[in-house]
Amino acid sequence: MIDLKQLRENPQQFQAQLGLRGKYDLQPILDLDQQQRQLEVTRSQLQARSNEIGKLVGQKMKAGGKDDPEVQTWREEGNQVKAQLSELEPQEKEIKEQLRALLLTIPNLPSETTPVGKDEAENVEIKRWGDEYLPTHTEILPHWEIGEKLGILNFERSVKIAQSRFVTLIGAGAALERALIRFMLDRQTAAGYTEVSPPFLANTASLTASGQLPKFAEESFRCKDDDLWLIPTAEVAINSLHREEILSAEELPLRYCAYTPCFRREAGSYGRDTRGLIRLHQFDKVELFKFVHPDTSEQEHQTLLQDAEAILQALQLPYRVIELCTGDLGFSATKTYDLEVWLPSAEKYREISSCSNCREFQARRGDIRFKEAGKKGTQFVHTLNGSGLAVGRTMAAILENYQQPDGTVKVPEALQDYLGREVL
RNA sequence: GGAGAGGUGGCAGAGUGGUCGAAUGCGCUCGACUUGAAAUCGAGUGUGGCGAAAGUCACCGAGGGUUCGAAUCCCUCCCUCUCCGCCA
Repeated sequence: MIDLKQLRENPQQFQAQLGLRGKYDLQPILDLDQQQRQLEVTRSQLQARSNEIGKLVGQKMKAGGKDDPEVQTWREEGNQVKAQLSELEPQEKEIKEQLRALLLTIPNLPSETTPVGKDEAENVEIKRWGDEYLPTHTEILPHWEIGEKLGILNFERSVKIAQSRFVTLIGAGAALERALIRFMLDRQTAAGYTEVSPPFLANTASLTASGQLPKFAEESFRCKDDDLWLIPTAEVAINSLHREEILSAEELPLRYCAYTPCFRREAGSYGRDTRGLIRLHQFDKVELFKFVHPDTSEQEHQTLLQDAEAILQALQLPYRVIELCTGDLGFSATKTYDLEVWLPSAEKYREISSCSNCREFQARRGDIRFKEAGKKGTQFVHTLNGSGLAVGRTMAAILENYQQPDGTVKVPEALQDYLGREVL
């Protein structure tokens, strides 16, 4: 959530920065804010008088002046004040709710360093890695074909169990996934992240805090009877690990990694990536998440990116790093680097990790603050998240990049001990 | 699912209609004493809104009600804990 107080002070600047992302009108928010504050002044004056009357009556009663005519006068005034309040209070509440509802739909402001652009075509490539590991032969089957040939992926039968866009991993496929999860978690915990295994269902407040709700409700699976949603990413769960808490500055940064499945409805993506592991309703991911002091968040963003890259490097998978432009930024992010892995069958780089700094955006929505010893008041933490990595897409990349001319797939060296074999 | 108990400040725990944002203890901060520390003593110590400030308002799980006045009484909901049942 953007900072209402700052918006009030620099509306033009906010409007301009948001304009880099798309079309957003902040005027209704400013108007409601104005109204709300006017009502608040009047209301609190009335409440002050009401409190005063209460005290006066109390004093008189204690002094034994129960039947004092003054008491009767105060009671009448008290009733009048109450009548006025009962008109104002619902008005103010209504306006506050409208205001919050509007604020929740405004995305984060792009950072000062985010490249300006209108859509993904204007994202900026900042690095390529691993050209020497690009496959040299040209007869590479798409991962779903090789996977089905090897009997380790099954899409057809998954439709029986669930529907399309699900996969069942079989034999070495299932083992490969398990090996990847362990490998990633081992690496990330060694890099200083605390492993957590959170609930895979989260409530509305959690999805709202991370920015998933209210705008993207149609993207998540919902358990309607329970105010619970299947998490679309572990980010939702870990963000709420410290929701409504006041941390102490000394315990920052908090760095977490978590393996979870992720559930997405992929509404509106009909016809895109219909085959394979790229776009499923359920996929596994090892997520990195940090709660940090604002002073360190840029630096922590860089190291988060490196920690995600380290997995691709260890697996010797060619990738590139791009920085998203203002028009392609996710709702909660102020700055985002995507890692894209090479998929030879498509001759394309495909997103395998997205590393974002959300600054105070999620912390404000989730009321996650910290206190510095000796300093007055509290500040919002900065939150950062990134995949380290998406497991399904990593499997796809391995099945393609490690495919050999004889139709087998070599197991990346770093995984051989985890899997207990060298070839699939 | 059945029965019961309970939700108060960082924690523990009082408060059952009146000046209570809330006793007391612990913790924490500062100061005194001490060669240093412990112990002891003194002072301070929640969050948020509005306001330049003084200040003022709100918050005792959430929402509503009674009252001049609610942490305290009434209603609804949520959550936690204990026991029983069921179950991985």
